[in-house]
Amino acid sequence: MDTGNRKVTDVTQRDNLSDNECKEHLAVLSKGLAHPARVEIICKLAHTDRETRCICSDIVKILPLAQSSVSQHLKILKDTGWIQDKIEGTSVCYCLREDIMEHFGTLMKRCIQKEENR
Amino acid sequence: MDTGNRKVTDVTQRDNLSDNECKEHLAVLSKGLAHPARVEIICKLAHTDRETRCICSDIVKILPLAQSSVSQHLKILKDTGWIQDKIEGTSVCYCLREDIMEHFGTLMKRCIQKEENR
DNA sequence: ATCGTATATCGTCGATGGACGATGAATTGC
DNA sequence: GCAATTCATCGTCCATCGACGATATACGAT
Repeated sequence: MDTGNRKVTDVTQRDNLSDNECKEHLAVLSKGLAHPARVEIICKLAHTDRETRCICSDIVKILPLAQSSVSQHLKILKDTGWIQDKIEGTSVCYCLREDIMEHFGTLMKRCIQKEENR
Repeated sequence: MDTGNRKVTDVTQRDNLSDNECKEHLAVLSKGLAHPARVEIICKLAHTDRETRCICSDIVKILPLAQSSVSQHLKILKDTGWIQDKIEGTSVCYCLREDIMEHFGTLMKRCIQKEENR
């Protein structure tokens, strides 16, 4: 049982994961969502299309947290594979990783979906 | 932002949640899944139909953890709304809460589903 | 009553999470 | 060059997690 803090950015959305990799990865993605502030951030990004820039300071505005705290949450979301960033001048533009929602759903299904016929 | 450790057992699967309640609840459920051992437990329970008893010691067997540690993980899963238990003689029988998977999916959709038309 | 089995809880310990303010680093504009 | 802006990182502090062994509790069997 790997309890460590592995970064899975390099694994996210890769196909052909073993059952154990799926479970580990699902745990990591869940950890990313395991704080209301991070849910809020993901929600915000999900409702921002890619043409509309969503920069860090926009996110700071909608959360009752210090800028450094928000930056930490963004780092966790990046490390757990939820988001990616792009530097634009003096700002950093965040967005959801492509297909991450579908990927999460797939992992849920593969790991946990009920199988009535057992 | 409520950072506390609220138990949501009483809220799980209730309808008519506000947006904020949804986000909080999604965070709590995600926290429940945020450990490989707990994903493993949920997986096991998902693959056990309700007629087949799944008692605590069955779960202890499939995890490389001490009995007390497993018991703690089960408590977390219960507190976060994933599972319920039933005492049967000297054993405790665990199973997924009814429709919890669908509930989780619904929360994900309500909180996070991409809306391309914004 | 006593014993054995199954499970939860307690106490401890080290690691991690999450908050903040302060500081550092990169870029823009003057 | 210098100031302002934007963001990340550092250091600190306290709370929580996650592991374990030890112990408590509840029950069934003898």
